[in-house]
Amino acid sequence: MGRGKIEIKRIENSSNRHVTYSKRRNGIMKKVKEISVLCDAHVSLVIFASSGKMHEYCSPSTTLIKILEQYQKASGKKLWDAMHENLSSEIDRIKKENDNMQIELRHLKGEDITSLQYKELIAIEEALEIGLSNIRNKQEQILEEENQELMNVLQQQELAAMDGVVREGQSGYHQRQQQELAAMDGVVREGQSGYHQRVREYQPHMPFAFRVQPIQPNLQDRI
Amino acid sequence: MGRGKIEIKRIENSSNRHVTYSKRRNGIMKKVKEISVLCDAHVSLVIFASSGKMHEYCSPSTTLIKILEQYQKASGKKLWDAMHENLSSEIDRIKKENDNMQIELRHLKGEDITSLQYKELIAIEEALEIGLSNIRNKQEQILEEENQELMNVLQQQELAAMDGVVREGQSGYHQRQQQELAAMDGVVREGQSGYHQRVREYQPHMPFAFRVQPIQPNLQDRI
DNA sequence: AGCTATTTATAAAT
DNA sequence: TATTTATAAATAGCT
Repeated sequence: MGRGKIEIKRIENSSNRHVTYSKRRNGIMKKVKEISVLCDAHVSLVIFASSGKMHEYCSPSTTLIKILEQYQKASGKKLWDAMHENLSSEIDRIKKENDNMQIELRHLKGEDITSLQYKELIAIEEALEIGLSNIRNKQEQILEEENQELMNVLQQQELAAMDGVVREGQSGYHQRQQQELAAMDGVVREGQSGYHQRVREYQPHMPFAFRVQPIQPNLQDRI
Repeated sequence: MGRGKIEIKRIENSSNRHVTYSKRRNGIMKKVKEISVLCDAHVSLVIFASSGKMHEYCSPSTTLIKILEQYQKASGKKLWDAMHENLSSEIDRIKKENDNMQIELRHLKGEDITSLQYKELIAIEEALEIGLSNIRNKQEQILEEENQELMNVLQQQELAAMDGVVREGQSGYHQRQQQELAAMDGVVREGQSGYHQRVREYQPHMPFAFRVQPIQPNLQDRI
């Protein structure tokens, strides 16, 4: 493409060679940028003139380093050496582990399950049931502990009142309150399953003391 | 240079993009070879299609490694260190992701939950309930499909029998079986809760068709 | 994967 | 060295 056709062999005339180098290098750079944009390609071009002067291009979405990492994976050639190989294989191993966990997580959350077999679904269901059971037991335990603490606090206040530090009227109030709480605790303990749901539903109707206690100011946030 | 001028921006039509990629990649490869020969240039070109497929060119007089060594000298950038850092940081990133998933997985399975707050437990419980619901819906869907298939098969056999292809006795057997299945299916549809538990217990004794109905599967756990 | 009307790149001239 | 121009080459849109 020019005034005349040229043979593809080294241009002996040095001046011509350099001019052609400049022009063609620019042409290639342009083409390489274009293919990056047009086709989502990742390109790395490094080009040295015979003079030693370097020009490079790298797609905006990536870096030479990334290209080289991809290169190694794609070609299987090790540009760096053994130590690097170690790192690469560790990455692969961990990535695989990651992928497997990702899948398991999704399955437990009921996602990406369209292709699962019935057997697999049963297994997941069992895992979920165990998980749910453990979680609910723990919830129950926490609520019980908090309740116990509340009782202790009230008991202490009661003792203090009996020592005459607190007025008679207030002492009576506390006693009533404590009895009420103890009764409710018993009721709750009777239930076996569905406990939490009920607790959460009943809350709005419960006496104030059951939801809040002086020592645990953040209890109401939990429920 | 073509039947029409094109704008240099991503080609949205996937087929066109791939064709253009091939054509232009070939063009660039050719140009790169030519400049190497014409002008004694040392060129390295690595190009990845968006699909991940790689193509490369390296001037015959050199190697990618040599080009990269020259690159380091010319640019002052340390590729080896950068690559190493890159890999290390990627390992760290993935490992962290791994750890988080590990924890989440354990929590969903109800393990390692002693230190969880009540709020967190509630969140996990909800995730598990959603997962369980999704899983059971899928189970149900599968069973229904299997049931439908069975019915179809039986119906076909029945038709074949009516055509006189099958002996009289066998035809009668199939008819009875089909009626039985249809009846049972109706019975089961009446039920409301406790579906899964019952189904799995009964399974060994029941005809296949009895295992399937489209009802609220997770009701018993919620109550 | 080929064809060709056009656009684009560039060799030679300026 | 940069610009212009005639021509070769690349390629976009079609089959």
